[in-house]
Order: sequence, then structure tokens, then C-alpha cells
Amino acid sequence: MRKRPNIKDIAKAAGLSTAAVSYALTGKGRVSAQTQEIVKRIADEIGFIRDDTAARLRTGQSNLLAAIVHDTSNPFFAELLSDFETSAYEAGYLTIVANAKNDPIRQAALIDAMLAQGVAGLLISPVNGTEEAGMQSLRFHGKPYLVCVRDIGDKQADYVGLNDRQAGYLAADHLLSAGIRHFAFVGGLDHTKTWLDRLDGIRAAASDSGVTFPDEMIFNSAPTREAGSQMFDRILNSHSDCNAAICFNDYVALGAYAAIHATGKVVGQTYSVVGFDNVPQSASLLPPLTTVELFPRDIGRKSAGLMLGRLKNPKRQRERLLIEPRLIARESVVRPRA
Amino acid sequence: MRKRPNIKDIAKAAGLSTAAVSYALTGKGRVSAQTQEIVKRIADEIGFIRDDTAARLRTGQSNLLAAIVHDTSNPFFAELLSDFETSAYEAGYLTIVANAKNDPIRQAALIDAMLAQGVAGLLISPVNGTEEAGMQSLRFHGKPYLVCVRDIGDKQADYVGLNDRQAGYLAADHLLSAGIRHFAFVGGLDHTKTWLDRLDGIRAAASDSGVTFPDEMIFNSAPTREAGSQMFDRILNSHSDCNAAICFNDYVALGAYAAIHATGKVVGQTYSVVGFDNVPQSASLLPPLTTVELFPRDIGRKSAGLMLGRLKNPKRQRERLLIEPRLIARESVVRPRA
DNA sequence: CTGAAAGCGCTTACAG
DNA sequence: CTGAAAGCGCTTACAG
Repeated sequence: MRKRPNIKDIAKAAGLSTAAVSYALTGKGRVSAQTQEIVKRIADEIGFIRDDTAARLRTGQSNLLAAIVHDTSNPFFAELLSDFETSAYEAGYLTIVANAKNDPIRQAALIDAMLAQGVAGLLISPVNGTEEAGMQSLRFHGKPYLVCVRDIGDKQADYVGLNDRQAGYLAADHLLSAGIRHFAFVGGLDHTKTWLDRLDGIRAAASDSGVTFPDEMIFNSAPTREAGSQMFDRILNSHSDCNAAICFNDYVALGAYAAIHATGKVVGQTYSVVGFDNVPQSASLLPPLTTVELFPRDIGRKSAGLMLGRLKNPKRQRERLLIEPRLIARESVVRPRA
Repeated sequence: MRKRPNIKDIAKAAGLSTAAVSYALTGKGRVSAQTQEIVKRIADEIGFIRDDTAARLRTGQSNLLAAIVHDTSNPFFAELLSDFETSAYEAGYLTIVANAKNDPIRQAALIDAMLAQGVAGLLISPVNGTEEAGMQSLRFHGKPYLVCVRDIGDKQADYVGLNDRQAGYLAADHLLSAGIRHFAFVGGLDHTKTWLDRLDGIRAAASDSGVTFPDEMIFNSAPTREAGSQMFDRILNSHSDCNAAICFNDYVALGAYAAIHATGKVVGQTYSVVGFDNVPQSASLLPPLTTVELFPRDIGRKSAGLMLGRLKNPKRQRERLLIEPRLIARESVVRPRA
């Protein structure tokens, strides 16, 4: 590997000091237009690429951001991160991403690893069960960080999330408005804030329609297609009078479709299903799935915006942003025959 | 933001030199077990986190990897990158990811930005049309890089991709084995190597079955559900005798389902469809989609493996790895009535 | 087993 | 407008 060209090489070739070269390159004035011209030309010629880490060491300014989420391949996070990265890059930052894999130990190690890189700031969607204490390393180092998606009630950090309660409300209200008063809430883990908030919204919608949503219609499962399908096999069996369900996400709804059709009931005709997420495939199902869209890209973009704002102005007041979900009415919900 | 603790602080607290502290922390021997003990305790107490960038400046060793792909939110790349990151992290590396957005300018800028960070190596799935010249910056700096998914015929770089020709062969052979001799190849852009390779495989399979695959049955479109659906509207109209199609990916197949059902034909009964990718939803479609699985996670993991190997041994011979696709036979392909 | 010192590649206060 | 020099936080050859 050949030696990497540095400002000393440029200085030598241009017959200048490294100081002059640095000024010319960063464009901090103090150098004639002609000198700047020459320096830039030479830099190009010898393939000079500034060592950002050396600059960071000197200035204390980093152009690196960190992002830690449960699973970067989960479409929700993949979209969130993609827009976060794009916004960050447009502002001159690169993004280190990492999978915490729902492991608090790994998450803590990752936070410290990011700190070791001297990132300017950190975006984190904390693993379930993370307490504020999980952020102590970040706090101790006074590193700006932003919590997203999973609220841990951190009073110091910016937060960008989605209005899960409203999402639950929209789903339930849509069924209730169609005259469906008996439905299940299927999938999701009962110790996550997202799940609790959605349930809360469902109960609120029911209450607003003058009905009570009974605990026995709550069915937890992993938020996957397989788990959803299995859970529905049981529900269809044990609650054959129930012909509607709110699924924790579109994957669970996908499992529901399979299980429901296996019993001879038909989604959109004799059974109603609502999901959350609006994954691209939801529109192509037969029938197209009614679902609550959550806009992860907005979360990514707004998170980047808030982060960048805080880096510019570190004592800016803490902000809290909730992205509003939207119901996408399609054909998986049917008004029951009178 | 409080001053970040450094080895000088530890040295002062321990009454040692910074050299001793460094040796104790990196565990390079040269220091008594007791001293090491003391240093580590103090480091913990004062919340010391090593500045990796300063270390890198001195040692020239970076624990940062870069990954540039077209779109990190595309599920194929999201899965690839997720496994790449996990493998890299397990070996002590963090990964900076970035979206090239099919823009050669942006891609070049990103490469230089990664170089400026002093990454140890770079993974890239080049934007369509990238020539070897697009890698010149990496070559000039002697930076180890690995090309994945999109082969640009780079003779110097490691390559990990998928056997697209074989993927095309499997799809076509599956139709042919079911006795289907007349089918279309729909979706995908004709200037991409992936598309060309799949077509090549389709032709080879046809040839092996003693039939010719005619150019008029090739229909290009963006590889999306919407474009696929529109293209199928036309094909079903203009080629009503054709009752089978290989779709460039599962999204196009999704579009196909919608368009086909709109004409009264039924996938899996009077029309056969094969896709590529095996996205999670494919199994939940009605009927479940027969598709060719491509294993992006394997590409990510193997890429990380090769990259890490090269970092250990920079003069290791160039490697080329092709992940073998696998046909997932489900219910969207039907043998035509005699 | 330990310390004093140089140096990685930058930026920037200081001096001219 | 320009240069000589210090210093960011580490690691490591050199000396003891």
C-alpha cells in the first residue's frame, strides 16, 4: 500500500508551508486566490484526500454520526436508516450503523464503540427494556443523542417516534365505524411500549364508540408471519364467532390471511383484517390489506434534522416529535351483514 | 460538554507515564499484572473510552469498514448489509453505510469520503454502468475493496455475487419441466448485468429443452410492482395465448398477480408465475409464489469474511465467490392441460 | 518493569 | 499574505 499523500507533500510541491496548504484547502481565507488555486491543483494531481480523523483530533469536530437499532434489515428500520443517512450525508455527515439485536450488553458495547470513534452524535432505537441508565455512557460524555421509535422516557434526549396510541385508535375506529364491535388484537409482545400504546388506542376507540374491548380478545405472539398464522389457527378455532382482527403488523396480517383462508372464511367478505406498517406488499394481497401507515422514512429524516440542529446549537431545548400515522383503507375490512 | 478523559488523566491518577497506561490498556505486556489491574480500574472509574481515531492516526490501523450500495432500504441490500455488519462487528469492526442512489457522482464522492475517514476496507455494490475507472480512487490509495452483487469485471478486487445465470436457468427450467414451452420474461432493465445473466440462463434452459426463447417475449420495465403490473396489462392483452411468465423479481410478480387476476385468469390454475428473491411475503400470496431464492445474507457474510481475510493478509490472492440460488417451488406454477 | 520523547496528519494561535 | 510551532490523544521505538 503506497504512502498516502498528505498536506506536507502538497506543501513541498508548492513550496509552501503546511499551514498555507491547510488554509488553502479549508478555504479559511488568509491565503491569496492564486495560492489556493495552485494548492488545489496539486492536491488533485497527487490524489490527496484529507484525513478527516486527523482533522477531528485537532478540531474536535467529527463528521461521523452513529445509528444503533435492533435490526437494520427490518424494513421499518431499513427505511428509517436510509432516509437518516441521506439527510445526514446531505449535511456532510457519514453514518455508522449497527445492529443491537435486542441485546442490552451488545447495545452498551456498541454505544462505547461509537464513542470511541468520536462520532458527533448518536441515533438510537433502544432495545426493549432499556432504562435511562443504558444511556449513561452517552450522558457522561456529553454526547448528543436522539432516541427514536422506542420511548424510554429519557428527559434529556430528543425523541422522534410515532404516535402508536393514535395508530391503534385509527385501526380500531375503522372497524367500529364499519359496524364491527367484536374483534381481536393479535400479535406483538406485551412488554413493549409500542404494543401497549396501540392497545391503549384500541381501548380508547372502543370506549368512544361505547363498547368495551375485553382482555380475552388480546393475543400476544412474536410479530412475525409464522407466529401470526399459528396464533390465528387457535383463535379461529376457539373464537369462531369473532370475524375481525387488528394485527400488530402487516406480517402478522399476512399470517392471518393464510390461516383464515384455510378455514374457509374469506378476508374482505366474511372476515375483516387491519394491519400496521403498510409494507409494499400489502397493496398486492388479495384482497388488498387495510393498514395503518407509519412513515418510518419521516422518522429517519426528522431525526436527522433534529440531530443536525442540536449539533449546531447544543443547548437548544429538548424536542419531542411524534409522526402521525394514517389509515390506508383498502378491501380487507367488510361491514357485517345486518 | 465535559472534557473527555484520556490516558494522561489515567497516568496522573495512577502516578504512571502515559506509555505505561497505554501498554496496560492494550495488554501488550511490558507492564506488571498489578499495574495493569490498577490502570484498568482507574480507567473504568473515570469513564475512559479510548479514542480510536487517535490510535488509528498513530498505528495506521483502522477498525472501520465502509459499505456503499445503491439503496440501503432495498430489502435485498438491507439483509446483505445487516449480515455484513454483524460479521464485521464480531471481528471488531464498525461499518459506515451509505446510499449511492444509482448516481456515479455520488458514488465517487462517497468513496472519497470513506477514504477520508481512513476506513480499513470498503464493500461496494457499484451503481449500474460503473467501469473499473470508478474504483480508481480506491486503487490509487491501495485500499482493499470488495465488489459485490454487481460485477464490473474488476480483475483486482475480490467479488461476491450471486449466480444470476443459474438463477435464470432454474426459473426457466422449472417452467419447462412443467411442460410450459411458451412464456415471457418480464421486468428488469436490459442494461444491467443481473438482467442479462438471468436472460442468458433462461435461454440456456430453453435450449437444453430443445426450444428457442424468442426475443419478442422479453419485456423490460422498472423492477417494481407498479411497473410490473402495467407491463402485464399490456402483455395479457397483446399475447393472450401466453400463460406463463418469469418475473424479474418478486415485486414484479406481485404486480403480475394483480394484472392477471383482473383479466379473469388465475395464477396457479390458468397462468404460471415465477419470481426471484423470495421476499417474506411471497409465501403468503394466494397462491404462494414459486420463486428463486438468492440469499443476500450469505453475500453479506461471505463478503465480510473475504474482506477480513484480506485485511489480515493483504497479498492474498483475489477471490471470486458466487452464491448459488435455489428454486422454491410453491403453487404459482401449473402444468397446462394436455 | 518503567519513563521521556517522537510522531501519525491535520488546524490554528502566534509572530512576522 | 505567509511560516514556524504547538498540540489533539494515542502508540511505540529507544533508553534506562
